[in-house]
Amino acid sequence: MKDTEQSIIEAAILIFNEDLSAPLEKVADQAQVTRRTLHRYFKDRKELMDKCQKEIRKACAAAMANAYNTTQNPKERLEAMFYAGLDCGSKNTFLHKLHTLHDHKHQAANEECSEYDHTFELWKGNLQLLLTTGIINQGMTVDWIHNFFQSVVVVFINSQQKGSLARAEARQLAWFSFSKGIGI
Amino acid sequence: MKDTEQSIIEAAILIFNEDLSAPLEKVADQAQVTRRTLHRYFKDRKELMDKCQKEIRKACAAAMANAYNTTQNPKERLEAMFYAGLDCGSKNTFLHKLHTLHDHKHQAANEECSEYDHTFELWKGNLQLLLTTGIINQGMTVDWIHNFFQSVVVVFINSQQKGSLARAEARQLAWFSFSKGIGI
DNA sequence: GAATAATGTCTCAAATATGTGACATTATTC
DNA sequence: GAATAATGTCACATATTTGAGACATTATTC
Repeated sequence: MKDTEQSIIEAAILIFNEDLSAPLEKVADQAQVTRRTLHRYFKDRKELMDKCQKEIRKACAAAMANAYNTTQNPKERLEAMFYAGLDCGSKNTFLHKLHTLHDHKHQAANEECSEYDHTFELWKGNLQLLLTTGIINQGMTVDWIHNFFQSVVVVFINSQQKGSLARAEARQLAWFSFSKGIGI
Repeated sequence: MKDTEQSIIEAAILIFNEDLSAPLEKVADQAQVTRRTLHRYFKDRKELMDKCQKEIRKACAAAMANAYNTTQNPKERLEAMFYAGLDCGSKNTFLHKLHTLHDHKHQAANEECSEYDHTFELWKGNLQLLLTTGIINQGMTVDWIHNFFQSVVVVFINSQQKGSLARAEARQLAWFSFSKGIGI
């Protein structure tokens, strides 16, 4: 039995990632349910949005933690976590987008923001380690690398949507562009 | 005397780039005019959107052509055009976004699409040359590089919006990430 | 297969977004 | 500073989006 609530959330992440103010009907269509059903699961737009964020954090944090634990070596960790991030796809990029919006003021005080920071804590921590030990090019900053990472995920997603590149090939290309792009 | 029409277009590009279905009031606010004034210049949402696309094509195509003509050397051209693209900022990324939307079917027959292709004709042509002569890593494709380019522009824009990185520094970082990322 | 749960259909009221007319106010030009 | 152009304010009609009730239809469970 498929979980309707979950499939609506997945649909919403996909739609909102492209069009933040998209009408809920688009989300319902994407999830192949009626708008009425959507409203049975989510009181209103805000609640749906919140659930999306929670889902993303859960999925990304779990994938990252899992990748983190596959090895002790910081360089290998980087690669494992990179691929984990790729596999999270638009789940990954959506939250990031919300937190880089023009009018968004990022502040650790805000609970949303601190949870966002926490989601990528392990990832950023490992980056910091690679930076201070000089394995990653010195001119880089953690912020730049993190944004760059998110961008490469977008490139990957686009290539998959267009279907012009096989998944495995695209993953390799993505890792190449990312790792070389940060000076490894 | 400032050109109201132009400043509304600039505002719209900024807003729509972040939120495609944003209410026109947001655009008006960003342009520091009332919604009423916006409607005096643009019949409706569609007309505004069309003008945005026209403006982008004009600006990007001009910047690209200009950079193209600074040198004959393909590698130097790549760098010049890259920086030109950076300087076009969100003008650059907005059109690209429209043409990579989930439901967008890209087709040369469509006038919009062919004009889009044309905007980056010189850029893509030069890329192709670098690929066939083996200067750029063989595994790459023109599409991947173009998407990657657009992504790096986004990273650059984000860094500038946050103000955490000086413009000149960010430009250097961007070129490093891009050039290394495509295997130069 | 009866009972229960989930979803769809149709309807409607409220909220929000859109586009325009009428006129006041402010800039600009000569 | 009078004439003109541009913009703002307010009001309004229309269109779209949103959220929920009532009930029919379809799945699921026991």
